[in-house]
Amino acid sequence: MSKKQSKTQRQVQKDQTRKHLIETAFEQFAQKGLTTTRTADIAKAAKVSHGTVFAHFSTQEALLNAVIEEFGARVSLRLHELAVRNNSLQDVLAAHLKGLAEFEAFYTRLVIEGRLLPESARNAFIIIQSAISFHISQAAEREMQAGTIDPYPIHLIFNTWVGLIHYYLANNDLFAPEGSVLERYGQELLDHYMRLIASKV
Amino acid sequence: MSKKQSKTQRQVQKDQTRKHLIETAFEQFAQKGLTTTRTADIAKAAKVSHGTVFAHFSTQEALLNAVIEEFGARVSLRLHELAVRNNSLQDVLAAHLKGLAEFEAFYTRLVIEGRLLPESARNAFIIIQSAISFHISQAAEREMQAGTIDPYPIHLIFNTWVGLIHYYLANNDLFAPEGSVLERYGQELLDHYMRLIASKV
DNA sequence: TTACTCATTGACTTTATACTCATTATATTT
DNA sequence: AAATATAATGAGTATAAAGTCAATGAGTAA
Repeated sequence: MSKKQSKTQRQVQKDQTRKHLIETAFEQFAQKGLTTTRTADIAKAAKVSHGTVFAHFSTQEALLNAVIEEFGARVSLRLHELAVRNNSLQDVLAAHLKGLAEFEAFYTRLVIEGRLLPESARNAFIIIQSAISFHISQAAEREMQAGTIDPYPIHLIFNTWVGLIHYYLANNDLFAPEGSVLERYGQELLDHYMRLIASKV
Repeated sequence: MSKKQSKTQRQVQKDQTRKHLIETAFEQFAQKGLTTTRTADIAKAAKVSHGTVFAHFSTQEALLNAVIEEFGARVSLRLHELAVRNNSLQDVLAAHLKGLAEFEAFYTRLVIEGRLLPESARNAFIIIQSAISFHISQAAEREMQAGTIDPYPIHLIFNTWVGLIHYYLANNDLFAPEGSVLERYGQELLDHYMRLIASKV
């Protein structure tokens, strides 16, 4: 019944290869795109045979799902670290930007290609968004209660903000042809948005 | 030297087929997606042979470009009709929504897949955006001068608005699983946005 | 030490789809 | 009316990329 029994060298090796494939795929996806990266590219970059990819993931889609879930776990953890306390909305949004900036390349690919991914992958992305939404909504409600920002429907508060950020990310080739959109425009977008929703009283 | 010489039956026929292909492709793209619609699908829907597609367009990409340009011409014309006069920003944005609504399915595909298209197609899309931007920016500047909306950098005025609209379009499966996002949310988004930028004085 | 298990390999198979081209039928020209 | 040009056809070709599987060899258990 027990699974205890310390891992054999083989199990360790297999787990390692799997992790290595996810990590390599993550980098390749960020670099070349989620739908355009070929399984053979990933195998090559990971320095394993093409067949090994399919020994670990039954299909390309399964690999993509594993990578997105891994990403979701990382980004959620990071956002939680950055935004647990009862911070101001401005602080939470700043944390949002900071958290995304750490994974900007991959996140941008998700924004650009999200709607073209298999449903399972898209669902994983939506769940990540929900986690983000939760933090932002909470902070926004506190401030509306306090009167420091005007009362708006929460979903519009969130969607306007995310729409703005995604628009810049999705057009990163125009806004920041080389380098990071969030580094270049993050602060400006945050200031602008805070000014928009600031209390008019 | 002259090209005058009234068109022969053959030329008429060829022009017709070409137009018919563009029209059919436009519908198919709107329905099935720009990158996922196959040339064979278009041929079938247009009730011509697969070969005919390539008799009129040297490559798939050339057909896509022709369709986007046709779309650009139509939407620009329509926006011009709707927004030429010195209207308020609210009127211009309403015209923007109305113009887009008439082509919502295709426009949404452009938003969703824009970054995955060949450069020439993406450029055509960017040019359309510029035409839109022009109208909106003009109206916004007038109102900022008049003091009816607060002074913001023009590009942020435009990008926040378009980001919001694109966010709803890009997630139309969540916001309006069946039917039109713009019909369902257009007015709400417009009101929300106008309230955000309204003069705080 | 020997028999067995299994992670890895890479050549091969399969599938999808853009694109070609010899042929056909019809319009145009002489 | 005969000769020619060309729009349309659709079976065929080329290519790319996912996925398969028998062979290999190193780790594990007896």
